Amino acid sequence: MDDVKVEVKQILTQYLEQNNMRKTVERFAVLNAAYSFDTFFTIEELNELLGRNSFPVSRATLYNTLKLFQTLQLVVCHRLNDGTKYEATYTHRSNCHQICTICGKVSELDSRKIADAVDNTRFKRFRRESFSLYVYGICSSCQAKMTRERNRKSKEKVANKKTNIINNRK
Amino acid sequence: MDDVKVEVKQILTQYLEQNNMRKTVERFAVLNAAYSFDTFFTIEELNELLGRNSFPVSRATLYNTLKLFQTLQLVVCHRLNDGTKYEATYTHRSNCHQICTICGKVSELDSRKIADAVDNTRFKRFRRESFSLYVYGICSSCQAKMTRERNRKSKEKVANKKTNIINNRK
DNA sequence: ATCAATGCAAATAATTTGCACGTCC
DNA sequence: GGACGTGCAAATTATTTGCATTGAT
Repeated sequence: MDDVKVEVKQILTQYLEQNNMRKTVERFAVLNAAYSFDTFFTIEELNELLGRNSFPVSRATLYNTLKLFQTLQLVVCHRLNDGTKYEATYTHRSNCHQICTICGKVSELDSRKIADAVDNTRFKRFRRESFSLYVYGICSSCQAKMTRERNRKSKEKVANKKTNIINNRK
Repeated sequence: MDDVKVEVKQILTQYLEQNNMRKTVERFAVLNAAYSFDTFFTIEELNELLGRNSFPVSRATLYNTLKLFQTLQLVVCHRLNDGTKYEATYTHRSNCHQICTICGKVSELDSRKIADAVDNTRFKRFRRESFSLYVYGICSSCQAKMTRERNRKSKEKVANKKTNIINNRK
């Protein structure tokens, strides 16, 4: 289970050594925390997790460290409509997600077909490096909620009509 | 050329009438301004354009109006790493863009193959409604700049070496 | 005349920056 | 011991909100 954590730790260590940067406890704590989520996480959630594990880190360090991880491609940043989310990338190499526009729920998509299509796309004076696909829609549980809500409202309408008939009789 | 502007104006008019909303000068001024850009624009740029055309609008109204246009699908919002950008969508129905990570330059991509791939993708308990693809990389002019910079630096190195040789002789 | 929509300014949220201090090499 | 990285707090930026005023219907 911690295989991935060990690997990314090695990647970070190697990078820091090669660039004469310091192997601080904070950097490894943040990396470990980031790789404890199995989907998108916010700065807030990351901060909270670090605090819970009794390793609080300043906000500035969080931002600095996440920026470092982004250049190392250990983390990506998604600026969604309901806020900025981060994601550990070393495991899931898919850059394709479905996102519910109601509740914000995110799921990873099988990206092979998309990746092929991107490979077959012509770029205009451009050297491509990565891509990100977001499919927006409504997840099944939000759909169910909406249906229930609609039913409730139409029942209310029927009830109101009946009341009106009764009232009119008076 | 103004065909599109006329069409979107009609769409807005119709929507406002059907929903008993007011046809304010501001709303049409913002719509017209938004459709004067032929690519992404920022709130700042939109505000500036409106000001130049002697129709200044408050920031709150700008945000409100753009939100309205988004629900009307007349405008989309892209939250990129270098800030929030908006885009008039009635003309270009492509949701695929290439984005230079150095200068931020954006170009539209031919989206047919991508759209097909999305159509052939399985979604997990999800009703899809739209999608957005961002291909990140480096545009040719930024590549050229980097090459020039690299050349400059290596020439400097050679020059330094020569100087060192001369200095060592002293 | 009414009430939705605007403008303004203040509030909030998100991120960056400058500087003093601590700690990794 | 020295410089890099961190923490803290202030600064900056982006967006939202509340309220008084204006203007479309």
